[in-house]
Amino acid sequence: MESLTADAADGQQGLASGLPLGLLSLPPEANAAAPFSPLSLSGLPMDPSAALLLSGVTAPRPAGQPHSQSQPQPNLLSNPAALAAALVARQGAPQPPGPGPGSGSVGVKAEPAPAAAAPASPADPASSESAAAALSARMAAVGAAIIFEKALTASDVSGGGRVVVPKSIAEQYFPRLEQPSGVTISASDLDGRGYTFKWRFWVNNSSRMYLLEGAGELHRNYGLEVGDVMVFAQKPDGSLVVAGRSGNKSCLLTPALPLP
DNA sequence: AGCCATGCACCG
DNA sequence: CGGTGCATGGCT
Repeated sequence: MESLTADAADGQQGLASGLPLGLLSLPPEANAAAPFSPLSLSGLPMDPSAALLLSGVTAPRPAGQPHSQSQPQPNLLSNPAALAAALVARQGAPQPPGPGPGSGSVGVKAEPAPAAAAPASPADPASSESAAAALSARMAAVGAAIIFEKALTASDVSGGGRVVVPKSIAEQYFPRLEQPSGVTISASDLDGRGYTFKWRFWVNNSSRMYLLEGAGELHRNYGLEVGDVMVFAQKPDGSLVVAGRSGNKSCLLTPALPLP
C-alpha cells in the first residue's frame, strides 16, 4: 500500500489521502481587525472569530483572494454527512452519519491506548505499516480525517520543535495567515493530551515557507525521531488531532542498497 | 522555477 | 548560549 507520508523527496506533495477534506474556509481578509483562525480549535481561548465561524456562519466566497491558487474545496465541515461518507469510503469505518458526529462521545473502538512514551516498535517495516493502519483506523474511530503526514527531518527534530509544513498542504488545510507572526492553534492527540502550536510562516523568496512551532512536546510524547512520522488529522468539528508513529527508520539508518 | 531542508547571523 | 528569523543551496 502506498503510504500517505509527505516527504521532502516527494517534491510535489501528494494530497494526504485524496480526501476532499477542506478546513474551514477562511474569512474574507478584507479587514485586518480579526487576525485569523480558520481552524477551529477546541479548548483554547482563541480569537472569537473561530467561534463565529463555528456558529454556522457560512463561509463567504473568497472572492479576490491574494493567493493565486484556485480552490474548489467543498467545505465538509458544514457537511458532516459527506465527511462521514468520505471516511467510510476510505476505510470502511462504520461511522454512523447521525445528526452530529461531534456530539457527545463517539463510539470509539475500545483499544488499549498506546503508551505514548513507548513507541516500542523497533524498525520493522511491517510493523510500521500496521502501526500506520492502526493509527489511521483509530483516527477514523474518533471521526478524524487524516489531513497529511510528515516524515520528520533532522531539522524538524533538532530545530526545537519547528516542523516545516509543505506549502500546498499548509494553504489547503491550515488556517490562512496574514502575517508571518502567525497564530496560536491547539490540538489534541488520541490519548486526550492537549497541545499548543504556533502556526506561522517565513517569507522565502517571493513565496512562503510554512512552519509549525512547538511540536517538541509531541515529539517527546511519541518518542519521535528523524524518519518517524507526524500525523495531522481533523475532526468534523474542525478540531485538530495530532499523533505520531514510527516511520521506517531502518531505511534511513541502514542503507538498503550497497553503495557503489 | 519552485520548494524545502538546513546553515547561519542576529538578538535576548 | 539558546532561540528566532532569514538566506542559501540542493533537489525535484
